[in-house]
Amino acid sequence: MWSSGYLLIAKKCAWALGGQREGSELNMCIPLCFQLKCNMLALCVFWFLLWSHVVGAPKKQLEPAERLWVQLQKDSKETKKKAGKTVGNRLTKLYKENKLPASDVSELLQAADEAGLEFSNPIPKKRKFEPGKAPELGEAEPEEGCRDKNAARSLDRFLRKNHTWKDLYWAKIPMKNPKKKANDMEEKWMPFLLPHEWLPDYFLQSSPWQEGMPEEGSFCWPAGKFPRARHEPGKAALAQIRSDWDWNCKYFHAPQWNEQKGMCWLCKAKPENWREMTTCPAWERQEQSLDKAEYLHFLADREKEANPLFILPSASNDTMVPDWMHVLDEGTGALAAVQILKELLPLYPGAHVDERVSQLWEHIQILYEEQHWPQDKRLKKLTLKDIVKPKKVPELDGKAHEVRHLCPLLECLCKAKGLHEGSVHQKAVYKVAKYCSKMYKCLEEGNLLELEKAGRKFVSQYMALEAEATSADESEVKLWRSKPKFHVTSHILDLVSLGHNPKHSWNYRDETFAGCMQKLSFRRGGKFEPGMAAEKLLLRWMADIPFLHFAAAIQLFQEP
DNA sequence: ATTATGCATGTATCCCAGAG
DNA sequence: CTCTGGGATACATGCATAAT
Repeated sequence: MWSSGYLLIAKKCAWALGGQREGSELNMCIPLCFQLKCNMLALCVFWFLLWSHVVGAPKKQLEPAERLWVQLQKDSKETKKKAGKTVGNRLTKLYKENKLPASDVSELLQAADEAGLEFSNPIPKKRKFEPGKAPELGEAEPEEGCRDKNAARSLDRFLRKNHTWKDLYWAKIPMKNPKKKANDMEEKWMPFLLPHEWLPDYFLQSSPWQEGMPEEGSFCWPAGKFPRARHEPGKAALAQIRSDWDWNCKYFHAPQWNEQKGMCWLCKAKPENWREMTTCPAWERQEQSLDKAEYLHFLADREKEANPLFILPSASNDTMVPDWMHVLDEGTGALAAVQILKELLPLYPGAHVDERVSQLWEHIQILYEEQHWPQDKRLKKLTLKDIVKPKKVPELDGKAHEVRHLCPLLECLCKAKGLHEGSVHQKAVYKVAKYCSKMYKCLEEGNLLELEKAGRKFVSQYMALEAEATSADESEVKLWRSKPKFHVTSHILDLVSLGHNPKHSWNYRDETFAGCMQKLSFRRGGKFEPGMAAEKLLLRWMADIPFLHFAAAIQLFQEP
């Protein structure tokens, strides 16, 4: 009934696919080579004509510069070939990223092909329809019959063929159809990338996903039997669920930051006393911490149900580890950074605020240059809107990892403007910057001892500034106001003091991940089957990110 | 103002015939 | 036998327009 069933059979029979694959590639190669030769020939003829015209005419003496120009043009044949490949790859990538419908991509690829660009083209060469060209039927509808009705299929076949991953594994999964009112479950075929088949290789690769992955060493295969066949039922351990505070509220019914009965899932802090619970020594917080029974009671008190995962003996509220990115980079770190920048702003020359902002931005750029900061770690822009928001706490509008790499520069910025020998308030601001910078530097170096020290000072210094700002001027409460995330920062530092490196549980990937998957799974038509949608998404992703068979290669190298 | 409908466009999948 | 490409049909979705 479901065509996915047929796919399962086809996919299972890897031997049935092997033979034709080479043949089919050959099929694609032959017309390509033929065309390549034709193009080369045409180019040679063209250049011969040009050359004979310029050089063969003795009357006109060539200037050396012109000679050079002619030579450069000759070289550009290679350049053109390369450019053609780039264009072809880029166009195919547009399809892989699901940015254009298949028919548009097909049209573009064919146009590129006609323009003489050489690349491995997923669209067949011979064709009936001509994009953009009106058939002789009539001028009234020039687009009539111009589109390739099978473009989606051609590109789909291309996706299936052109990836280096193992074939997808299909299994029947009971699912609920949201469109049907009845609550009965249907079994649907769903595709999978089996973790044991690709994770070992994946963790041997470096660059593209490094930023989002746990630190090396924190991931390992649980002891036990490694699956030998695709279908062997394996045992797995759920090691980590990644979430932000919002998720914790939604799925684990963690309290929100302003709940009267308690605003922290790790201890008994309440809105009226969380400030004391933040600056106090670690052992005091420890005394007030919630154990699992107390947390379950706390849930019942707030008339919430415990997540079924809490049945597991090891799952409890203290396994919900707060992560560095959400708490520091997108919370306290960014907050401190932007307020320090705001304090610095009046110290820059310039008649107008905008001018001073651009001066400050220049200064940051210089620091980036001095320290040879990689481009992708730098803040992309800094405008007045980022720093000053009328009647609002300013917010730094940057990516989390940009904030992470801006914070270590704060001390330099403050020192350059002489905050460390200014007024009492300025000195206090300098201290926040100093400890913030130090904290981030220690984090990068993995120096946990110093990280905890600097972190504690950062938190207490910030809170002290808040107290000062509140007592000094009622209207200025907006600045240096602390947020409940400082409390969570303290909890992170408690974990650091116990030897937990924040890098092991941080969570840089999930912010962009959901958006990426949404874009990849956008569908433009066709019969809807959950398995089909999932397969399309996986295929696009697999074609876009090449799979490198490191583990197999290493084994081959070691065995003989 | 909201909802139903037609139309255009796009995808999924089947069938078929030809090539190797 | 499998792959390939043409064609047909069913299904999805967005948009403009008509109906309520």
